[in-house]
Amino acid sequence: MRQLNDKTAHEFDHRQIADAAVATWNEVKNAASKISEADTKYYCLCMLPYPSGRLHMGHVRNYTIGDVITRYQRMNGRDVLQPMGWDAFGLPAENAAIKNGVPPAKWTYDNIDYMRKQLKSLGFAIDWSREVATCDPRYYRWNQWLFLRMLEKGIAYKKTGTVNWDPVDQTVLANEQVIDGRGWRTGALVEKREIPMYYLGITSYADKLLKALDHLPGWPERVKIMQANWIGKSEGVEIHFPYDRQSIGADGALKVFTTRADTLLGATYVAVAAEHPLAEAAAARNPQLVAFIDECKKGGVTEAELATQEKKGMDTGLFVRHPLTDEKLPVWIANYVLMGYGEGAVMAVPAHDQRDFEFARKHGLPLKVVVRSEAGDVLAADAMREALVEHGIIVNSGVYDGLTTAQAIDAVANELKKRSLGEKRTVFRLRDWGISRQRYWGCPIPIIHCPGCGDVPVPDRDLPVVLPEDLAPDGSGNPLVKCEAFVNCACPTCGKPAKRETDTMDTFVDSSWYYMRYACADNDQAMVDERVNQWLPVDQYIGGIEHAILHLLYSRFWTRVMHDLGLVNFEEPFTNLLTQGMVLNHIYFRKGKSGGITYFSPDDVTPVMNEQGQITGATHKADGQPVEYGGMGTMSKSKANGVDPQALVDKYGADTVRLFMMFAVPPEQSLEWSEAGVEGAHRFLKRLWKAVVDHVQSGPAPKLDSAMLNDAQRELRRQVHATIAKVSDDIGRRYMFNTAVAATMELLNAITRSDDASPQGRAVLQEALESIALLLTPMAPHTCEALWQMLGKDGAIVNANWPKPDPEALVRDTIEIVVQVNGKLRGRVAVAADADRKQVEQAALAEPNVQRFVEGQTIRKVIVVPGKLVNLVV
RNA sequence: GCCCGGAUGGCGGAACUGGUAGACGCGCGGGACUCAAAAUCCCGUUCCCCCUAAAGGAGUGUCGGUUCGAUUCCGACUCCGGGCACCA
Repeated sequence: MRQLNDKTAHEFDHRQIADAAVATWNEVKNAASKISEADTKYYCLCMLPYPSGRLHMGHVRNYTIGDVITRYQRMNGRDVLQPMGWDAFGLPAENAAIKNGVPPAKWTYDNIDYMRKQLKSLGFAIDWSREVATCDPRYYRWNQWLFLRMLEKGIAYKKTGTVNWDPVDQTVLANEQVIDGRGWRTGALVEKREIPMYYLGITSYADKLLKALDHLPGWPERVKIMQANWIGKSEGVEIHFPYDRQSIGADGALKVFTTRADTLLGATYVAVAAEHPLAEAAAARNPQLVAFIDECKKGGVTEAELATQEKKGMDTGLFVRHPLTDEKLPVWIANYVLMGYGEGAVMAVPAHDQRDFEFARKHGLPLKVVVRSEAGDVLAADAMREALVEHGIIVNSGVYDGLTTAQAIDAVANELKKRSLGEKRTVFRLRDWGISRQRYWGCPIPIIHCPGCGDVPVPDRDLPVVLPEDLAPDGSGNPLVKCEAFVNCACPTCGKPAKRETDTMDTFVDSSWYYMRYACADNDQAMVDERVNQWLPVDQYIGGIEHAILHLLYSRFWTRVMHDLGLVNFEEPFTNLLTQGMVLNHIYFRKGKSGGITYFSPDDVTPVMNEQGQITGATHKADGQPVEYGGMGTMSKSKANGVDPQALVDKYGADTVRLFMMFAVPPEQSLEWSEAGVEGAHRFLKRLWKAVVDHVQSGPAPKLDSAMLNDAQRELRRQVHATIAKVSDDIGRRYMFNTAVAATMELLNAITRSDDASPQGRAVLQEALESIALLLTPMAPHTCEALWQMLGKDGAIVNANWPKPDPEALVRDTIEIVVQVNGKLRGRVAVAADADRKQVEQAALAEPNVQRFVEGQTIRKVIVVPGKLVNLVV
């Protein structure tokens, strides 16, 4: 054990305390993870950071939560694995390269080195021997290897997909790089473009991924609801509208999917996406349609943009036939119909679908009412102000009249099936996972394009396909395309010259299985080995709520694929999930003339407020010119609103920063960043330090004899053990670290108030101080290590056993009961802890203030909540 | 636009299963110590009424409901945050 020097023993010097603690932990190897018996393993995992440059407060929050749980579980006897790694591929490294000309690899590795140092300075018990960086070929070769397995199984496949195209930079843009429909650097109007891409068939796992949510009791309800809605299972009917041969000039049928087949007789037109084959066929004969289709291709591809854009449409002049009535229905092109969803076509029922209603009114298309609400009359189509969307009774539909919505769906589906013009189908909102990225800084997709053999998978023996690390992107396209040493290769099948695929993988691939690799990071022969089945599934996963859907769903999918390939023996990767709320800060920005956006740090602007004290804008400190206010948002490098914790760590020490973070707010809530309160956390540690110094100055405390205690000593001891019970529950079950800290603060307040120098008084105090040190070790491990030593204890506190409350110490003789009259608080009475209902009732009625309110009234009812309150209803 | 959350004193938050609203901390006010300041310690601190206290009244984003009793449950709404498939 490293001893503190004399000066430190009196003053709270966070640097010396930290140095001594770290030396002690290195001696006892506190962070090392080893497997002993299977039932004591505990895998505590935090989402790995993107190495953006410096830690921000969101990281500190995330990793402190993980470390608190890790240290708590260790003190409870578990063999804990807490690893760390780097989500090291991605767009910011390319942006930094464009800005500074530094290759993404160097920028990334420098950031990792700096951030690793920062994490170490915060005192997290991380097993660094397992560190993984996803940009390391020893890691990403296994992305490539599994991708090839998925190709073999047909889970990975190639098809076209839509991307944002910047016509000026001649490059594909990420959704984040499209602002108000324009490229962020060029300001050019972005276009949609169809290109070939590789996809992973997550939709074939949709049902399993949905059903398994019911067997994840350790996941937050809100995350499970979001995932279920995202997967979006819906039962409906696929309906075929035969082509009208006269106008289309070909046989065939237009397929649509609908959940409201009961309204089929109300369909008055059909709408197809701009990219639909029927649209293209019609455009071949009509230049106006060509122009309209081009118009539809403007703008970005996000669902939010598509859902809020102005609804536009144009008649193709083509017709299809109604499958039941053979009526001619016009085919329209509509920009709200998406090629990527379902069949890229919808049947339109303006009377019973709000979007169709608005579209029909705008373009003068007819309405047919075919449903009435159960209580109401049949509405007149001309008088309708909005669509009647709810289920009801079918009307104006011949043989289906009088049926309910549910009955009519069945009847229509049966009839369509009889005519071979459709049938019931289950569809999912979930789409297959497109993983191709036209970017440099990512994992190369292991495919070779041969003029003779086509797309040839890279043989396993040639893995990894190594990404050259010395390229620097310039903003126009992927530099890999121009890197001949990378592109040119021999076809593995025929040996003739061929070209490598230059697309790289989505970075969500990297983060879909990194947590398995920690268990076997040293294995260079296989993706995973038996150690993965020993450590996994992860017992506790901790990360931001922003990952509730994509990352967590992809990881669940990837795990199932590996399970089905026989690589792992579990199907779900994360048993318990804690979704941390975001750390928010103000966002300030300026829009450039061409549409680009520049963000400014809140430190560099002076906010302008209105009379209500709300921020409406700001001026830049350097140039005095106005800056726009963008509200509160997640701390991130790209929005320039991250706060580097380093200054606080330097000033107050890691323990103060950790303690403050845990005390400020419960983990699931979002946190609007403010430094107010850091001083308070620091003051608390100093007060605790002083209490221990004062106590040990009078020499060792005598042995505690609980039979010898007076009332005050018994009461303090009761509070000590009540605090142990509360903190254990708050950390171990509730994950309410803020109230755990508050409870130790209350205990310290009680200790400071009691001034008992008697032998048993000092014995109680010794027990109290030892307990506080143990209870605070997960949050403030450095300080508690020193306190432990000062209190004369052997060994490292981080390896000590978590305290258990003594049931005898918790016993109370009397309790306070609250008395209400008509639900309003009118008094309190003390009763014996074992008093029965009648005694409690009598004590309540005897209370003078209660009598004032009861006098002259009849008591109609008496409600007694044992141990809590009495309510007299008069 | 759609899906998921949230809103409690001057501020961060507590109240765990429908039972004392405001624990704990910050800030602020007053006092002690000091030549003085910092640090530290003590007292007070939801609002209204009131010299003060006791007692009382109001009060958990807004409006309405269920209940002996609602921050907690139900309905409608407002604002804020997260996600929307190429930010990670």
